[in-house]
Amino acid sequence: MLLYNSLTHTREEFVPHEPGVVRMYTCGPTVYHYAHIGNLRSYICEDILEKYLRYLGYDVRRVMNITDVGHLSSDADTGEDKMLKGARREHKTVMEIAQYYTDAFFSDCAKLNIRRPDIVQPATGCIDEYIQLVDGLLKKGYAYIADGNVYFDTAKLDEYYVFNKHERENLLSGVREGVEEDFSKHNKEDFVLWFTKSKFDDQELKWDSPWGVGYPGWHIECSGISLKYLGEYLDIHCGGIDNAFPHHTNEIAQSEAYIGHKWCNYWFHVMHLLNDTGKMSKSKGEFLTVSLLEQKGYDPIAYRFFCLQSHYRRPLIFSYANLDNAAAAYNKLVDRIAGLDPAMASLDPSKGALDDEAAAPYRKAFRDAMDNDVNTSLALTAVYDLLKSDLPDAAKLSLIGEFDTVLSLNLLSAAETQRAKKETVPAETEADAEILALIEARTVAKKAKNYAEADRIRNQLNAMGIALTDTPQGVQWSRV
RNA sequence: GGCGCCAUGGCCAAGCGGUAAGGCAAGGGUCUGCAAAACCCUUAUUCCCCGGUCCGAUUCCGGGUGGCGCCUCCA
Repeated sequence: MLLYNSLTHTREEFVPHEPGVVRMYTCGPTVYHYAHIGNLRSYICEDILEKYLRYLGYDVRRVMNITDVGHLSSDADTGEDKMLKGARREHKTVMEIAQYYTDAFFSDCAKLNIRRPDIVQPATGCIDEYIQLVDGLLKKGYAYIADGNVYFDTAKLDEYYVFNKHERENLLSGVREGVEEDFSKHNKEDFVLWFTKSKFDDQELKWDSPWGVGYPGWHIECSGISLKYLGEYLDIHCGGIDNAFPHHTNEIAQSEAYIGHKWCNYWFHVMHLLNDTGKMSKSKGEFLTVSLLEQKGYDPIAYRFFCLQSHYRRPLIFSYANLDNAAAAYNKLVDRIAGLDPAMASLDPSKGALDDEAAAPYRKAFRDAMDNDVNTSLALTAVYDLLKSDLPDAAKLSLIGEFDTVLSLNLLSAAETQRAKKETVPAETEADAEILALIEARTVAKKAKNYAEADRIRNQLNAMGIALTDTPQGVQWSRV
């Protein structure tokens, strides 16, 4: 398959280091608050990539870190630790906050059908690994100690700016508010590997190290965790595009300096979700969470569908109008699937329901779309084309089920629910007897062309939570 | 200031040199007392602008314009 690689700025044929195995690393969340749906867009796109690789038969080993320490809101010994800030806000300990928001994160992921990575590692669990890394970098001459902190020496690298062609003199310090320059650094682009000196005396989490009591810099955790679980050869590293610089750039610098060779071949960066203020963030505009969408009556999967309609390398503009559009499209799609012959729905696809030869063109369309740099928009079109085809319903259902192992839109189960809703004949109860009597009364009124009365009864039933549908076979009713 | 990404109908969006997919919405129709649902039909001579290459460019090149991102919190 072709994958766009941020390192080369081109689409390349994906070839893992070890045939049949994909080692994949994802920068996980900083668990100081809820994730917003922009954060989750990245994880949805990465989830699709992972599942498609599995669909192709790869043994995917995916690792994600959980940042529960040392993520300062700015560099250079200024700013605050986000975790500590969150803890103070909620009068809890840092570890309580971390646990709470880690759980919340995976709960949101579950609602969006994002598979939990094989290994999820909180950053605080690998301090020894970071120390070993920093120690190795010092011994190899890639790091230095200044004013109590250990820094990575970017001047030792042949190439530091691997993603973009930055020139040192053109980079501005302190572009962002609240960021002050750290004059202990030898070079402007050097970064901290280990802190022992911090302006915050109330730093809660500290560990002993050869350089004094302190805590790790914010880039070292991803290198440490990735190297620990996935070894020296990584195939795909994922993350939001904003992480390319400096986070991923620094990861590459420290990892490759430490292991002494090329580390990761493919860098998969997801573009941002935008709203009317630009990039979605926790501090600007409405703080959109999965729970908020649910409160507003949206199925989280409709949001997943919304993301899949677009391409991961395109900025996506969020608005409620656009989400409504996606939700309507998703519901219509599910209804169409629910309309397929229900007698065939229960057929086991493995028992000859699928004619492989007839299915081949549709399967090819789906794969071609996904092979083309994970073009989910086209993959969705492949589903629509399949639905329009003259394949037997059983084959359609079987293929949709197959595609949905990647798309994860609950296509089959949601359709089944829809179908069940329409077909369930409620058991007779006293309440039902009353309803049936009203329906009968309306039918009588209709026959007498007394439409005012018929509509009055329909409204009455609506108020009771009963929806009526006139069909050529008679009146159907269901609970709303 | 530097670097990078992007620009297609009302909205989302495909398109990777051969003459504009698909979805949503909208309009019309069939059906219906009216609804709802379903089905059928319609909706970009044109792809931000200006040059260039080519028999031919939405697709390649150059230059603009606009949007977004990064330049030590961010997915």
